Order: sequence, then structure tokens, then C-alpha cells
Amino acid sequence: MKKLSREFYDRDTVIVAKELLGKYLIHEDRIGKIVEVEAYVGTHDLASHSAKGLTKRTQIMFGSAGYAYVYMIYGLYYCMNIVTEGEGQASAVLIRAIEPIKNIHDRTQGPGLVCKAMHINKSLNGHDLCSDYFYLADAQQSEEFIILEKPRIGVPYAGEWANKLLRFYIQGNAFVSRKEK
DNA sequence: AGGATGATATCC
DNA sequence: GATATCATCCTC
Repeated sequence: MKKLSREFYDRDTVIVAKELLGKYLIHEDRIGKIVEVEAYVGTHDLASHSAKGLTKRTQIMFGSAGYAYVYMIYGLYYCMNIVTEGEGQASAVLIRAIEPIKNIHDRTQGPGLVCKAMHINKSLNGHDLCSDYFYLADAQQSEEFIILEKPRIGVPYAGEWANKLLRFYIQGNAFVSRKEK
């Protein structure tokens, strides 16, 4: 499998989000196929953490593309994002669901469960995804699927941004976290 | 419909 | 230092 390059991530966030579908997420011996993502497109996106500006928490998002942004949510779960576009753009793609491929024995339908199943925690915040043991890779053979575009989940506070179609998933895939909406 | 549970930001 | 707010998930 071919590791995704810095150039892959350093492009428009919506394009990166869509192209991440079907790619492999690899952490040590665990492999999952990405089937659902959300795009957070910058400081003007009110649903994005980076809308609050540069803080200690969001500094990874303000950095260069191709790094992992991992944070704890609701005191229970971690969520994993991939920073996209150039330094200062503060945009990222949230991994919402994966399909288990190898060495994954827990549920993976939702961002919190993805991190639990993949053993992703805050120690991986800021990890360079172009390095070893925790990275993304292209599938061996390309696969045909239809991408659906829906509003993002859990961001009703974001005003008009809550309605934008920035959630993408593979139509018909059994591991997508929520089918309706 | 509501509870678990903690990091963060934003006040005083 | 207190509090309100979460890019969630599970049980009832």
C-alpha cells in the first residue's frame, strides 16, 4: 500500500475529504477503511474549533497539512482529524467511521468509537501522518462507490454552517454511523 | 430523554 | 477559581 504524501493533504479540504473515502487508516497493526468523514473548512466555519482562533488546543489545526489533530470530547471519547491545506488555514477532516480491515475487534461507527477501536489517544495529537506506524495509505486497487453529501452531525450551534453539506460517506456502506438525515 | 465525564475557553 | 459548553455514545 502507498502512504499518502504531504501534497495529498495540502489541497482544498472538501476535495481531500471526498478522496479520503476508501483510503486506509493505519495505526501499528490495526487497519481500517475510511467510509465517513466531515470537512471543517477554516476559521470562518463556525462549526470548526478553529473559529475560536489560535489557542493551545487548536494550534495543530493552524499548522501544516498532514498532521493528526486528536482531542477529547465529552470527557469520554477522542476524535481524530487530519489537518488540510497550508499553514494558517486551520482546516481539517474528521474521521467519523471506518470499516474494520485488520486487527479491529470493536465497533467503529462514530468518531469516538473509531479512536477507541484504533487505539488513538491524545498522545498522537500532532503526529506527522507522513511518518511511520500511524498514517494513511491508498488502497491497492481503486474501488467504485457513490459519495453522498449531507449536513454535519452534532453542530446545531453553528448557525448557517450547520446546514452545509460537508459530511461525506460511501452510499450503502454498512459501517457508516448514521444512515438517515 | 438523559447521564457519564473531563478538557477548554471565557468569564469573574 | 467557577462555570458553561461541547465535532459522543449508551441505556432506558
